[in-house]
Amino acid sequence: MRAHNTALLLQAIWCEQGISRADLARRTGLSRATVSDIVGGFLLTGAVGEYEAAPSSGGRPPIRLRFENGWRHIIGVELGASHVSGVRTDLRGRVLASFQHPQDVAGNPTATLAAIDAGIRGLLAYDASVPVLGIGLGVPSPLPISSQGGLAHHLFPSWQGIQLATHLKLAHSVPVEVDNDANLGALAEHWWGAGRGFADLAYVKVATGVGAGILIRGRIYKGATGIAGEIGHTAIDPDGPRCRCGLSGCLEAMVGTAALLQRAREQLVSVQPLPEWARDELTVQSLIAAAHAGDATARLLITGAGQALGVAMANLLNLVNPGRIVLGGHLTEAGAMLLDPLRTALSERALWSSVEGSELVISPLGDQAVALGAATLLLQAALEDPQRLLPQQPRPAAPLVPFIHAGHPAPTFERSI
Amino acid sequence: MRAHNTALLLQAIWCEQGISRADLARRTGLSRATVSDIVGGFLLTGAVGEYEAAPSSGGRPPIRLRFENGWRHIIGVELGASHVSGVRTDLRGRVLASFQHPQDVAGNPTATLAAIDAGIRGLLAYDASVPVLGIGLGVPSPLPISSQGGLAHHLFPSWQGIQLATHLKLAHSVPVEVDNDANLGALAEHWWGAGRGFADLAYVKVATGVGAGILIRGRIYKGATGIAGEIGHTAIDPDGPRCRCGLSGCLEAMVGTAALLQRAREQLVSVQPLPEWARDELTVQSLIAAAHAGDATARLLITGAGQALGVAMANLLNLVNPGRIVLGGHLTEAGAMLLDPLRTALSERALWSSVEGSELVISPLGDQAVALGAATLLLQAALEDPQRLLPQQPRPAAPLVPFIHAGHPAPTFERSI
DNA sequence: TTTGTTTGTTCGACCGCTGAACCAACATGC
DNA sequence: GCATGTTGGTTCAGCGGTCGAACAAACAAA
Repeated sequence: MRAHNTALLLQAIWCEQGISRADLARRTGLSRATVSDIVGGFLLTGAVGEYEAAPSSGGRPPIRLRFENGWRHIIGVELGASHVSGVRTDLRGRVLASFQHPQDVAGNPTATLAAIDAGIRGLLAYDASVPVLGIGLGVPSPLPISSQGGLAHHLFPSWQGIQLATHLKLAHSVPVEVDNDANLGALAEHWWGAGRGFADLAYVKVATGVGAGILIRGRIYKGATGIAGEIGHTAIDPDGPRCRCGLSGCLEAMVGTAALLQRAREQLVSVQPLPEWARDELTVQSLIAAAHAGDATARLLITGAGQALGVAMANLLNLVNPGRIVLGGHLTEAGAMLLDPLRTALSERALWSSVEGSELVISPLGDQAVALGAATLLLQAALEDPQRLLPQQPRPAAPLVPFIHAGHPAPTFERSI
Repeated sequence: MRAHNTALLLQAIWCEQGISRADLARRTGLSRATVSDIVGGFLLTGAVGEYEAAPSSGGRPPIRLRFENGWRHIIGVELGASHVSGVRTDLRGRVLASFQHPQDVAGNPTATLAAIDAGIRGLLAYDASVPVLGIGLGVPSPLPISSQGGLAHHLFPSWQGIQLATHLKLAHSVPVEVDNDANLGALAEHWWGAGRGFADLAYVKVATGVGAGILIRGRIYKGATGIAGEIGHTAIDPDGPRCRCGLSGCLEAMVGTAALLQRAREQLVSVQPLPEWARDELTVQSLIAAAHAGDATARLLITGAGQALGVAMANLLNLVNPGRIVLGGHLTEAGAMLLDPLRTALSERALWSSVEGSELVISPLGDQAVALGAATLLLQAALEDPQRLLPQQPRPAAPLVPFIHAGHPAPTFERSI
């Protein structure tokens, strides 16, 4: 009960910067006495401070309480297909420091781990005076419950047996949380980006892999076995190219980075002379630049990708009905060239009431979304369980024994407290 | 706090028929004193009774507590496309009485309402000595939040302006809950059928309409605008027949009852002589019977439907990753003839890890699933908020004012208490 | 200066849970 | 039959936590 009210007040202070005790009491339904008591604890720890008084509305001026955003920091790390990056943020998702490092992730686990550790050490050293709440990590792989936190075998064969979370926890002595990159993108957009205010939302990341992160009631939804949101393997064209997952005509095999560049190369074979943009190594960025410059081949590839994405997202809209879909990944830099055919395909394939109730926007967080979401994982946990944030008193071990349904195999009740 | 513990104990007693106070204390983590106190209240109301003592395990024999399943009853009503039906159940989902009545629902709202009211009156009269908790109603229409509980205009134009819930509440003076039929099917399967033990599950109903009900963490998931689970409008064949929703090649336009029978008629035009089963009015049942009897045309239609369903369900698996998919509606009576091509399509179109982690089963509840789920809606509410179940003491009005995010547009926190 | 309003704190009261003690009802061993 | 041990349920004092009321603080308005 005390724990619950403590979390409630901390969240309220976090949300409403500069709220007074009296307003807190009104908003939470608690009495002013209780609010004063609990807030007093916050002031002692330093997590919350007192502003100057706000203007009076006819009586004693209220003392504005301030969540101390810089009281703790958080580290978020993104493991990409070809890079590792990381950020150090304050408790309001503001990036204070960051690193980015190209890296052959799938091929060289040892070097990758070294790069991550070096990056984290750098972020830790950035400001040793502020403790770090923990490290969040986003990985470009589904994380089935059965895999115990390891990367998927078929995508990262050489990573077999490596326990990322355990490694980071031991190496840096702070709490560590790991999740899928698209899930973290969704979380980041919900807290800091285009998803604010939408409890049910989806984030679709189009990069080397194509995946969706689904937020339901403001929380990452993982599904029964932990792999929900695998939009990348929606069947778009049964006669399409073979996908690395073993199926054919998957969305990822048509709009993923590798597939897109492969298609570009195939199309360019018959083009003579080879356009200038295609003489260097092909990248999604160069493809987009060429399309913006008017190159017909590049344009067609991107509008085609938009169409394919639209077909897959129509299913997402119909089935999950998110309040908003946020689109991330480098391909989104194509802008309207991608979005227009996408929206057309959407409106042709999804129920109008679903399309109407939803919005499709491009991620404002860009390529920091995943790392930011990784950090947010720890912020969310800390605000829901202030014990994580406030100075550690030894918690009484919860004596709760989980239900065992000996009799009627009963439905699931959510058990709070 | 007291309310929470009361609900916790009531749920535990409901789940574990015949549990003792001491076991309750161990299972819930509460003290035996508190358990005795709260259980005492249950005994006074009559919601819980005491069995004979159970065999001793060396000490004083425990008194087994029994949830009184027959203490209150619930009424669940299904509004179908061409019928209305209803059940009266006890608090363990056992059907005590039922009615079924053919009815042109879309065409004649007045007669339909009269039929529902008559059916409910019959169920109420079945046993006047046991109070009814309330009435649940399942409707064959999505219920967008914007529609305020009314049926969809484009499916039920003549129902415009009719407030079903309000009507039932006024007519029968009990609490009323309304939800989509597929959602209720999912709920029923979770509590009483093939979905027991699966917190994340989907129920797909193939009838006049085709819809999915999605349960997430044991609760009906409605999406941002209330229409999640619209699997019926997955695009299967862009060149396919036009659907009543305005799109083309929807699943519903290929495997819905009307579409299936229409296709049967088209195929039969070229068959001479007309097979015996096709001479009377076509129904899904007669089609299935013919297929089982070996008729090639009927067989092909059903396997085709299975394939189409498989394609759509592959998306469901990949995106939502339910622990189990339960299949309902009359078409399921085709059994393996439907399931085999469905499973084949699934394995060709869905990620293996998704298929592997999930099971596809046919609804054991059959055509009572929706009405049963409607009743379950009230049972679930009562077990989560025992105030609904126990004799009504005037509840103190909750003084909680909802958060208004005046400052930072913050993420959503779930607020319990 | 007076009056009224709003904020924040203090304090007694009360609600609800807990642990320990106690009684009740059995099994076991002699 | 009796003593002992064990387990179940109840009673009761104690305590953590919240609340309402009273009060002081700090302002605006008249």
